[in-house]
Amino acid sequence: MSDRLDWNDLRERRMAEPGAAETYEATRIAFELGREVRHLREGHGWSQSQLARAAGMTQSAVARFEAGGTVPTLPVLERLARALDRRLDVRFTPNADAA
Amino acid sequence: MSDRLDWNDLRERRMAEPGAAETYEATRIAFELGREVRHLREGHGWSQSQLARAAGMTQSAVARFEAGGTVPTLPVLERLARALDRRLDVRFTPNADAA
DNA sequence: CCAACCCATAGCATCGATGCTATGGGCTGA
DNA sequence: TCAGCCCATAGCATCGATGCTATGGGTTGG
Repeated sequence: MSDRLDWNDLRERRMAEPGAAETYEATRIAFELGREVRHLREGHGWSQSQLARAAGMTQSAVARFEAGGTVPTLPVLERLARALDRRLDVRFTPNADAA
Repeated sequence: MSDRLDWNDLRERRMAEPGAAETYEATRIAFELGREVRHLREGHGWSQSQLARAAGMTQSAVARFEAGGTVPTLPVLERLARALDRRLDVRFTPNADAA
């Protein structure tokens, strides 16, 4: 697996920035969402292009998102969810204080 | 309650745009998140200014968000969650097809 | 070998969210 | 009445996500 994506660098750098605890979290969430979408997409047996079309975006956008290249916005997540026949769920859950 | 906020117009207009089914959803989510934050904030007995400080933003940003004036980004949601001692939870849930 | 598909990236334009400052109106208590 | 707090909004600068097009390398099947 190519570990040499620029976005990996970008992400790591972003997560290492001082006082970026929250951005860190958001970046991590983005990363995991990307993985999940990729998983779902492959589950559907779709290519990035196909998902892109279904979600009203381009293949490059899908690739960027799956790679965790950017922190996605809610509208984009919503469109992806629809395309993948899911429901986007965003909520504030009680903090289990799992420190 | 003042029903005459500009953002209410904005939001309604946004939700009425053609082919904006997804944006509609995102806008709705934003609206509900805003309400929830307001609820949580009041639960803490905080003013918008106090929450703003705790979340590293300004009172105007909090007001805008609570009013559903914009669709928030994940980093912002993350910061608010932290300030309110919650965990931000974003996921793709199976579609119950609750149509 | 070549065509055809896959995915990863780059570069750039644009749109929209956020940060900021500044008001303004409402309410309350001195 | 006025100071002091609340919240709602406006206006503007900036940053970052998205949309788009174009490659480029990898793989596979003809």
